[in-house]
Amino acid sequence: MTTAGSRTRKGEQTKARIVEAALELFRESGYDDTTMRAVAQNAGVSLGNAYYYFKSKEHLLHAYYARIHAAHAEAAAPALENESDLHKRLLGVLKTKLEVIEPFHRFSGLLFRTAADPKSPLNPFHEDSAPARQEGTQLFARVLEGSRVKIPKDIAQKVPHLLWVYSMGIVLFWLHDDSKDRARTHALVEQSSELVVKMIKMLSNPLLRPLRKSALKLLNEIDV
Amino acid sequence: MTTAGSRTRKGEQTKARIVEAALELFRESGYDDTTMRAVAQNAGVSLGNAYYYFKSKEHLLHAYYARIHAAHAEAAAPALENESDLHKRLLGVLKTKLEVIEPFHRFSGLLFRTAADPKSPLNPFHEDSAPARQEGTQLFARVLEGSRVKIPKDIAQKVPHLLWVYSMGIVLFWLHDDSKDRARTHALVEQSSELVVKMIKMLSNPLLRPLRKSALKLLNEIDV
DNA sequence: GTCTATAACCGGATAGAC
DNA sequence: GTCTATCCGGTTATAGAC
Repeated sequence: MTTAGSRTRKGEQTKARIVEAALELFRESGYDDTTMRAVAQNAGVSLGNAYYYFKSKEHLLHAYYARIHAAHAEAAAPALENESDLHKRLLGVLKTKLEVIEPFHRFSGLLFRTAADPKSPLNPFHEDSAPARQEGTQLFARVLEGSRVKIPKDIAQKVPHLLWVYSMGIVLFWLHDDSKDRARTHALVEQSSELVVKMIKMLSNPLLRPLRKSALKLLNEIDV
Repeated sequence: MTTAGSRTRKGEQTKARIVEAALELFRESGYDDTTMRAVAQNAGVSLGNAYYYFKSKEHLLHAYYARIHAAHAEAAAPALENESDLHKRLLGVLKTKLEVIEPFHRFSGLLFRTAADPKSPLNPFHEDSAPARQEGTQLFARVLEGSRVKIPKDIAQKVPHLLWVYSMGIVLFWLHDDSKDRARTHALVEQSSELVVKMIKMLSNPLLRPLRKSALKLLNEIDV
């Protein structure tokens, strides 16, 4: 037990060293220009050893993802405390997201290029990304819970995940945004969040019931 | 002149041979499993020679892309003749799209990898794709025109482009869809198109005016 | 069973001779 | 325009150490 424990601990340390080395190199030179050999050397391990801990180079990017998410979760927390207005809550979360990811924009081409590849483990819809997806969804569940907006029962369960997908759309837009100070994305966030909140509040309106039912049927059929 | 002409002709022939070889191999084994060496051999040229004509493996895909585009424009036309129901028109266009792209599903990894890269000319939102984007938008403008649905003036101009973006979303979903016979995407198309048509028809409803105005403001601010 | 290293493979891409 | 030879880096096979 002690042996197994220390061994495991040692393994974790090695793994951590590799991640650190990778992140540093990514930050310095971007993804493409960072070789696995350099990562291994920087971490003081052999190339094969790096592959023992990480199935592929892309898997190292998950560490990156995880950091961004952790940083975001932390940065977003204040925006969720002592605030019950749904729009402000949502806006707070989205704005902090933009703040957190901004430093990575210059590498976005390299970093996120594969993110849309269905086979890439970086893809947020990929199986390997399930934890990240779930955490993101939970964050938006919190956004909703803290507000006092009522959502029809039939669709309530779907909304957090839909909000997460919406936020992924924002990020996609951001990737393409080269406007000064990312002005277009900020406009998108402000305007679209308002729109989204309006829609959520309308969800209970009887007039929209057929629309809601259609949407629900859609979501169920495509298994989202 | 004759010499230069024949030289050019020879070059074009070689280039064409390489493209044909590539497309055949892509069709057989998919993009990833097709090596440049195999393409070169299949075309009866050396590896280096293949690279003389195509800067990279990805560049070979442009040929493919062009084919898909032309095929859809042609295939969609019949669906728009003698039909005035908006839902049926929209559904027809989307279904033919799925039919046309189906054989290429195995390429999806690469297609989207490049298509999502903000810097890739294959990206549908990229500057270089303006013609394709415009054609797509026009196609959906025709879808609307041929129906007798009335759309509020303020937003009428935006709707065709929004429908095109919507269709890009469908394609994105399709890329990730590994269900049998692409059942999930077909469900998505059928359900979402119904939903979209419902929304379009509701656009004139006074209740939704504030929502419409918000949406309009959003579209103007992000310059879509 | 956990960990680490070395050597090799493979395929995209390039250099330079002809 | 075409080739051969080579580079380069992601990935894998495998042997052995703890």
